[in-house]
Parts: sequence; C-alpha cells; structure tokens
Amino acid sequence: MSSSDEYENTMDHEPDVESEQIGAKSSKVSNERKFLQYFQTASKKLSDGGNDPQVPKHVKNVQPGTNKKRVQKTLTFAWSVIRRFAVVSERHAAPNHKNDPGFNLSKSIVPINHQAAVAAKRKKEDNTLCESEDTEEVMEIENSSDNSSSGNASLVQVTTTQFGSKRPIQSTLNFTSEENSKQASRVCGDDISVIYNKIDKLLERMEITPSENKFMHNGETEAAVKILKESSCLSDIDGSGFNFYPDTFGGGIVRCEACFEMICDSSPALLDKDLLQVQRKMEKSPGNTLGAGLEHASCTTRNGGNAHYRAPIARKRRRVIKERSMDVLCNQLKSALFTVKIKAASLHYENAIGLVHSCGSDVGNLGHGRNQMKAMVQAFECYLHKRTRDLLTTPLPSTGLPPHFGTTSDKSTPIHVSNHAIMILVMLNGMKTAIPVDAPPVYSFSEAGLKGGTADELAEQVISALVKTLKLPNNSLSSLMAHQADGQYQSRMFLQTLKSSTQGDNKEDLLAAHDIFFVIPWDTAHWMDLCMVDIRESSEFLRRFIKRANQFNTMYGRGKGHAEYQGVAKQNSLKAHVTKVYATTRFASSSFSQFESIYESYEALCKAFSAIRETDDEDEEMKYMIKGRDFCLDLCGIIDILSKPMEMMIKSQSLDQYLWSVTKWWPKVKAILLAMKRGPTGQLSDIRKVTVRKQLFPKLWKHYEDLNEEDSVDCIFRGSVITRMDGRGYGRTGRQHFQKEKKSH
DNA sequence: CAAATCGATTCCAAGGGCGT
DNA sequence: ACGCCCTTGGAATCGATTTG
Repeated sequence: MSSSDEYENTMDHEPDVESEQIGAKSSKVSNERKFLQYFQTASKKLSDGGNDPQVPKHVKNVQPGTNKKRVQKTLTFAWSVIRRFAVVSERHAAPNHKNDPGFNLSKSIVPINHQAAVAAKRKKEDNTLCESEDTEEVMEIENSSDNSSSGNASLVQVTTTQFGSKRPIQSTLNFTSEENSKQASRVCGDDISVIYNKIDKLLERMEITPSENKFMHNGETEAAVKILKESSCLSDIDGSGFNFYPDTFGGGIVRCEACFEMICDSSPALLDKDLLQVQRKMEKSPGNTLGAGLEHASCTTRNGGNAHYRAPIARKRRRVIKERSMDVLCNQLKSALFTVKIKAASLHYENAIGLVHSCGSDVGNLGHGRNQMKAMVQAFECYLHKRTRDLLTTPLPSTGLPPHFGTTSDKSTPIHVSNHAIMILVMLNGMKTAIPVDAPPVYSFSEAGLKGGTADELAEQVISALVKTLKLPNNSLSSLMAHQADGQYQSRMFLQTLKSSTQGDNKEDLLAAHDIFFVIPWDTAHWMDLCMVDIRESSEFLRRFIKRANQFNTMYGRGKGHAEYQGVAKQNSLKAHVTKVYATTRFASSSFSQFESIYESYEALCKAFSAIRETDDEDEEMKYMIKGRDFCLDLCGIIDILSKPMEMMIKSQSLDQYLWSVTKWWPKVKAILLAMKRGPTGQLSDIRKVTVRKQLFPKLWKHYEDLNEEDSVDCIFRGSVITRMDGRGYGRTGRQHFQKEKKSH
C-alpha cells in the first residue's frame, strides 16, 4: 500500500482468526491459474450477493481424490460385502486387542481394492514381517494460534509409542509401485478376510475409544461412528465425516476427512499429486509401507487423541479462512474492476485497496501491489472471452443455430503505438451490442523488416482475434457475416483474406470482388466526414469562416477571457455557451456544435468584446472579424444549410441506427439541399433585395430583416455592420459606411 | 537446518503529457 | 521552456517455501 500510514489506525478491527496471509497466497498453482479458478466463484458471488452454496464444493474440487460419484457407483457392492463379514469378525477383534492401548482409529484407512490388497498381502507374507511399524511418526498440525508471527501451520513430527501387540495390527500393504499393483491384480485369494477384520476393528475401536478418551468424546465423532456402523454401502457414509478417496486403480481408501484435509492443507505440495503419490510423499523412507503411510493420513487417537480432536477445529478454522479468502478476493477484484472502470493505471489499484480498507472492508494482507492487478485483469479478460464465446456458440432457441455476427475494426494511435481495435457486433437479448475482443499492435519489427498494416495482415489480425484470442471453434467462423470498417479496409485483399479464412474460397465470389452474403460496409459516419473534409478544404469561404469563428474560443475559451465573457453575460442576463474550437482532426459533426453555440451566445460574446476588448482603432482587425454583418449572415446560413447533413451524420454515428437507413435519409437531405441551392431568390449582388424562405432557412429568415437594417445597432446580433467596398476586402464598419453615405448625400 | 528459490512489495528513475 | 504529475519498468528487499 502506497499510503499505509493513513490507514494504520484502522488495523484494530483486523480479525484475529489466524495470521496466515490471506489474499493472493502463493502455492504450486500458478498465480494466474489460481485467479482463474477463483474468479468464477468470485464473480458469481459478486453477482448474487455472496449466497453461493457452491463455494465449498468448488474449493473442494481443487483437492484431488474427492471424486466420490464414480466410487459410489462402482464400489457399493464391495462395501456391502465387507459389512456382511463385519458381524463375523466382531468376535475376533474383542479378544485380540483388549489389552492393546495403541490400537486406534488409525485403522480407519482401509484399502478396498480387494484383489490388489490380497495379492499384496500374499507377497508380503512371503517376505519377513515388516517391523518398521513399531516406531512411527505421526504428522500433526502444530497449534499455531500462539505464534502468530509466522502464522503458517507447520508440520512437526511426533514419535509415538509402540503398539502393545507384536504382530502388525494393520496389515500393511506393499503396493507402492505400479508393478506391484499390476501383479497383485492378477492374484485372487481368500485372504481378503484380513481386510474385513481391519474394518471390524475400526468400528469396534471407534465405539470403545470415546469412553476411554476425553478428546474423542465429542458429538461429531460419535455421530460419525453411528453413521459408519449403520452404513450398508459406501454411499451411506456420506456425511459421517469419513470419505472415500478413489485411487487410480479403481479402488480407494476410506479416510477421516478432517484429518486428511489437515494433512493436505499443511502441505500444499500434496494437492497436485494423486493418491499414491501423496502416499509416497508422506512416507519417510523407501522401506516404509503404504499402510504405514496411510495411517498418517488417517484419523488417529494417538497422542491421547489430540490429533483427531484438533482436526475438526483446524477444519473449522480452515473454513473461516476460506470464507475470509473469498471476501478478501471479492474486495480485491472489486478494487481491480473499479480501477479498470475509471480507466486509471494499475497503480491506482493500490489506492483503491487503501480506500476499501479504510472503509472497514477486509482486503487481506497480501495482493495489494499493482503487479497483482495484471493477473486479475487477465482473469477478467479470460472470463469475458469465455462469456463471448459462449454467446457465439450457443444455438438460439428460435433458429437452433448459433447467432450470426459481424466484426468491426479500426486503427488507432493513442501515443506512439498503433493498435488495431477489433470488436464483435452481435444481437444480445434483442439489443445490438458491440463486444471488444482485442487490440493487437499493428506494426511489428522482425528480422524480415517492418511488418503490418497491409490489408491482408489486418484481415489476419481480425481472424486471429476470433480464433486465438476468443478461441472460437472453426465452425463458428462461418457465422461471421460482415465486417464494418472505414476506407482502408475497402480493398479487395482484405475482403478476400477475411472471407477465405472464415467461409472458404469461392472463386466466383472472388472474381466478382464482392459477395452479397459477405459484405464489408463502410461506416457511414466516416464516409460523410470525408465529404465534409473535402468541402472544407476546397472552400476558401468555409476556411475563412472557421478561422473567424475560432476567434471566440481564442479570446473567451479559458482563463481571464472566460471569466470576463461569463461575467458580462451574467450582468446582462444573457445566454453564454462555452466557446468551442473547430477541430479539423475531429468529426465535422462534433465541430458543428461550435457554430450553434456561437449562434446561441453571440450577443453575449459581442457584448463582452465591446465592453472590454474593443478599441476605437478603426484598423483593429478583430472587430471586423467577429462583429461583421457578413459573419452573422454566414453564420445563420451555414447553420441552416449544414444542419440537415449534420443531423444525418450524427444519427449515422449512433449504434442504434441501421447502417442502411442512410439510403432512405439521403434523398430527403439531398432534396432539401437542392431546394436551398435554388433560393434565396432575388438579386444576390444586393443583399438587401434578397428574400429568404422561412422553411428552408429558418435562422437566416429570422434575423434577415434585422441584419438588413441600415442602422443595425438595435438588432439582436448587435454587431456593427460591415460592407464590402470596391472588392478590396473589409473596409469600415457598416455604420460608419452609412454615416458617410448619408453625409455625402 | 541452511541455502536456494520464488513471489510480493517498495523504491527509484526515466519518459511523456499537460498546464503555466 | 519549465515544472509537476502520472505511468511504467527494473532493481532491491523482504518474507515464505522448497530443497538438499
């Protein structure tokens, strides 16, 4: 956090649940992958207010070996067989282990791949009995609530006492290698009863132990035992706290969930490994057996039952941490989204985190740097692409086909690098929607030289955005119907490349250079803007007029001039629009508003000029430029003439107008323009004898009489009238001129 | 248990935009 | 032209985890 001092006093309400670092915690899973994993849940949580019952399931899915469904189907039979033997074996367990203080719930782990187990056992009997069990090491979670500085639960090894019985209580099965298990699966025998005995012992001990062990005397374990006893098949143990973990050989292991989770959580490296790999990992020496390893992952009553007693506590703690992690992640993702929305640099992600924290929300204690935002933005992007992909590949209910769509693209150079912005145009819930896809850099430099910018390369970029970025399947490309772009894309090469990549080559179409079913329409607005540029550049009249109109912005656009303009307008209670500049690089339609705002506030502008800036100097250019009668006439005329084309241009820019509507608009506009060309009627050489039609030139008509007044002092425009003298440009003001004429008469 | 490695964070500096 | 601010990449540092 860049300004941590500011927020330090709010640290009091930091929950004291644990001291583990919450946030973008690192593990074997890469940062980006983890964000992607979390993002779906997080985004769902964002959307439906956090009441997502799927969350624990999802988190669980990250762990291996929890695929219960498959097992419940295949091994229901096996479990029922085991249960049948249970009654018989009860007699065995009671006398054999009565005086066995070490006998415990660690036997809850029972391999039930029977054939493999039997074979392994047979093989084991050939060898000598394994003595390595006498001293065992139990992995145990250190209670980390007191040493919160490091915070992370660490594994410590505890040497446990020896079993009372000499013979191995749990038949340790030696199929740690794939070869052994393959060999084992070929052998079948009746020693399987040994396995059943283990389960009997387990059940028996679980029943006995609670009375002997205060730690085991909690409702959860008792309930688990009850469920386990009443189970007749594997699916019944659901909810008992024990779970079936399948292995890769079709068998599996019944484990105490809480204890196993505790082990796995404390050693994240185990998460990426499968069952046997976990086993090997947990074995300390190669000589150790699978059974011994399993025991470590089991629920155990050793150490006075402490381990199992702690496991549910640790589990609850983990769940609290997980929930907090989701909260934290949501807050962090919200901050990142906010930063994106305000179009700020990722540095401001840090500021957003600071703000969120200062508002009392939990932001964790990791993942606050701007570098973290990169991964989040990538996750956003991937998610958006997925949503777009789903939209484009899901068949519509009406047609049974995926929706047709179009693309549009344009180049842009914000600073130095030109980017090719590519968007998809598609109907979404009945609304025309433009979805951004990608913006690859146009030009690249390689050993072959400068590359990019040609028509076919641009077309390839469009295709690449669809195929590589969006990962659309190839058959979806045939739904691409059109590409909308400006002049540079109207080349045959672009169409050809795009069409052959999406819909395959069709020579007839290519020869005709167009295909009515695959079109590249030109953006109407761009086309009209080019017309406007042509008109502007070819007309000295317009250029001069724009130069004169820009004077207002120069004078009153900002600073002192702006204040004096606004002040004068307020004093005289006049309308005062903010002046604008006619930007030649921008669309003519956006610059057209300049003329309108001048028209609206011309009186205020002139008043401000007359009041403060105007001098008595007859040669002052400015007063003729902005207060001339010809300027007023031109202003009204230009607004009248251009208003219709500009209206059309603005309409054609909006997304909710169909491109081809312009074909209906243009004849009307053209008719109006032609009618304007015919009138004003009268002798144009003498402006005072020209009549203006109200319908065609509303503004000009409105002010024409005023502007024709010989003494125009009181006209609305309040400009000094300037007449043209002897074709030598602007002479004196109109008033001076008429005064002179009057004198001479 | 120490070294190595990895990841997150912070500090620093260069470069560009923009207002004065 | 100058200075301030923003952005961004890289180096340094710190802490946690893994490995030998």
